[in-house]
Order: sequence, then C-alpha cells, then structure tokens
Amino acid sequence: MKIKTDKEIIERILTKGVEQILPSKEILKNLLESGRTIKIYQGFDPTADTLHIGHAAHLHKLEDFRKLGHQVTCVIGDFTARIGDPDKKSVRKPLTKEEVEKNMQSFKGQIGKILDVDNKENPVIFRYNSEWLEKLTFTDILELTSKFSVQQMLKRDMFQKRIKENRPIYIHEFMYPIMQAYDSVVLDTDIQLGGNDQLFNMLAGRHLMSILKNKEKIVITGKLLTTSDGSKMGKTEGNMIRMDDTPEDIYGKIMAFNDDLIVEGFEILTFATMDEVKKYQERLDSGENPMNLKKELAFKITSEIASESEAKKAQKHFESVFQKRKQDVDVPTKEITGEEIVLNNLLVEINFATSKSEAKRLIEQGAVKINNKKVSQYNHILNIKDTQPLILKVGKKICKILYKP
RNA sequence: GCAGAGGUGGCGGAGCGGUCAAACGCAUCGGACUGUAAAUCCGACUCCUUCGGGAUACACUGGUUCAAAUCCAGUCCUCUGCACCA
Repeated sequence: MKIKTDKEIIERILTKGVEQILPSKEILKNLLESGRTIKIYQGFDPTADTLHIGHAAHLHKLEDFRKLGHQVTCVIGDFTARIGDPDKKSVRKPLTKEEVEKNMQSFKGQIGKILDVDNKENPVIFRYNSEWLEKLTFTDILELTSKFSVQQMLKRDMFQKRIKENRPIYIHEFMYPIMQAYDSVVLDTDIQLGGNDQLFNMLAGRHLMSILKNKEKIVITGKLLTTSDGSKMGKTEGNMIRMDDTPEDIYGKIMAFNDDLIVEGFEILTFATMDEVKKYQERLDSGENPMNLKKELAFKITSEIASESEAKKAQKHFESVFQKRKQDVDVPTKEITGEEIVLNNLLVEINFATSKSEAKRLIEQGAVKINNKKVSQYNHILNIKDTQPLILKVGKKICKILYKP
C-alpha cells in the first residue's frame, strides 16, 4: 500500500491524546511526511482477561498509522505477562501459562473493535513475544542484561519507593523492561506506542535499540485517563471499563465519569478530531449542561466499541432507568411461600441483605419501600398474600414479590 | 542459619492489661441534595435477639489474671538486616 501523508491525520497523530513524543515531535513529523513505511508497534499485556477502554485511545492512534499505510504490529505480551510489570506496591504474583492463554483469547477480537485488523490493503500484524523470548538462552540473557546498569533500573520511581520503604526488589523484576526492550529489537521497530505508565520500559527499548541496532526508536506515550481521585484507570486499579462490557454498562460507566473528564474523554477515547474536541470544550465553557455532553461522549464511545444501534439502545436504557426512574421495565420477581413474613427475614430470604442484622439496619435507615411507601419497622409483618402486587425497594435494588401458596 | 520487626475488621493502619465490636483513613452500603454521577452533609458497616440484652472476634494453641488484641510460652506465617575476611 502506498504511504499517504494526509495532513489532518498526521496532525492528529502528533497531538491527540499524546503525552509526549521522544526524542521530539519534529522528528516524528518529518518521518511521517517522508513517505517511507514506518513500523510501529504496541504491546498488550494479557494479565487480565480483557482490554479496557484506556486501550481504545492507543488503538485509535494505531488505526491512524494503519490508515496512512504504515505497518502496525500488535504484540501480545504472553511471555512478559507471566512475570508482570513491577508494581508500586509489591511484587506481582506470576501468572501461569494457562492463565495467560485464557486471557489472550479474546484480545484480538477486542482490538478489532477499533483497529481494522483484517483490512485488505493494510492488515495489522499480530505477534506473541514468547516467539522470541522463550528461545533466549542464558548466554543471550547475559548479553542483554550487560547493556543495562542496576542504577538505570533503580531510577524507576517504584523501585525508589520500595527502597525507601524497605520492601524487597527481586532480580527478575529488572527483567521486565529488558524483555520489552528486546521486543523492540526483534521487531526492528521505528516507533513504539504505549501508555505514559510504560515510559520507562519503552525508554529501555530505546536504549537497547541504539546500542544493538544503532537506531533511534521513537517513543509515543499516550495520556492516561485518570479518575477523579487521580488514580489511573486500568486493570490494576479495578475501576476500568472493559471492552467486553455490555453496551449498557459502557454507557452507564461513562455517565458515571466526573464532569472534569468529559473533554479529556473525547480527546483520548474517541475518533474525534482535535477541532471537534475544542468545540466540546467551548460548549462546556459556554455553560451548557455537562450532562448533555457526557451523554454524547457515552454515545460516541459506545457506538465505536459496540455499534451505533447498540449505543442507541444503551442510551434509551439509561434514560428510562436512571433519568426517568422508570424501573419497572425489568423488575426481577421472587416467589415467597407463606402468607406472612417478617420484613427483615424477607430481605435475607431474597438476598437483599446477608444477615438479619444487616436487614434490620437497612430498614431502620429508611432504605426500604413497599409499594413506594417507606417502612421503617424491622419487625413489620408483611402479609404477602393480601398485598399483591407487591413491589419491594431496598436502596437501589428493587424486586417484585409474588405469593406462592 | 543468626539477629531484629511484625501478624488487628474488605484494605491501610491505631491500640499494647479493664471504659475495645476495637481510633483514624479508604472502600462499601443507606439517607439528604442533584443532571445519572461526582462533590458535600448525615448515618451505618460481626452475628443473634422476645429489642432489655446476648454470643463470638484482634494468626493459631495453651497459660497468667477477677479481667487479655494488649502479659507469658509454644506453633505457623511475613518482612528486614547480617553472612566471606572473624
């Protein structure tokens, strides 16, 4: 495929959702405008069984490269995942080969939701890094490790932190960046893309490339979408939106974003151009209700990951369930045998509370409504037979109680 | 192996003989407020209860004591340091 130098796409590559470009934006710009084929790759760690929405950001960028005709490779870090990237808190427990394989299965499909992997003109290449990492001998490893100093490794702030806290740092944890660096060498890549959290590892690759290949690998780090409390969104933190979530969930979780994330969300998580992103910012600044914008964001993301029609459904669902509180759409029903039951026992019976004590607390706190009337006596005796239909609400949970003779 | 530190609720982390079902923070849940949220405020957060109370709980097993998360002994586990030249 002939290389395109579409100005708009190049501009988007250089700016949208980009945290930094090393060694410089200009070098990348020149490369993109030169018309030569560029090899770019991104690694995906199958340490969880799904990708999350943060990955979407990078996939958009890869797709831009692909559209221009460049060679895009997705490296599934099946080998590296078994060790795990060192973490701030502690050593990760290694994953078994089986766990990794299980996690990997769905990756390609999920990547394909955004990246046009099977495009006829310019398909995406998939590689597993066990292909080359597994074959390394101890001699090879010595060779590689001799290119890095302990001081270099210890620069990583998470290691610094652990030194301060007197927590252990194991030798194999140094191997993660080295293995990733070696990925770059094997692929002979021109560019590596990754989240800003991967900066250190990607720089290790830059270092190794320059020594072994005398080549200046370009590193692009993407902005990470941070949650309101400043922590990143991702697998490790458990607050992620999974790519395989249902459209309703995706839509709903985006609506749960803090308002501050709206514009960033458009920039990082969607195909929108920077001009469009600016317009969203302007609308927000001019005092438009953030909710409208957030709904647009949720709709856009949901339709990019799922489909437009599913996004429409998700939106309707959200509107009816949360905004209009018409919850009777799909109220689950439970059957209760016996004509009468004490209220706190009922909550336990239908699993709305795990113990009678908890049920009692909920009732006393005013969480319980029977047919929309608050009941605050825990020992209230409910005659199920005579109060049909019976809609029970406990906090956000709701269900219909049926009398079963 | 030797020397130290330590194991407390979902997590982090106080408490170091009684007033401890265990401070404080986070998470969670409920209420109020809203545009779904977030933020904020208030409340709850072992179980059972005839609503007066009661029963289990601070790694485990024993012991000391009127009384133990708190002291003692043993067991298990975790972490840190030391290790050659001696």
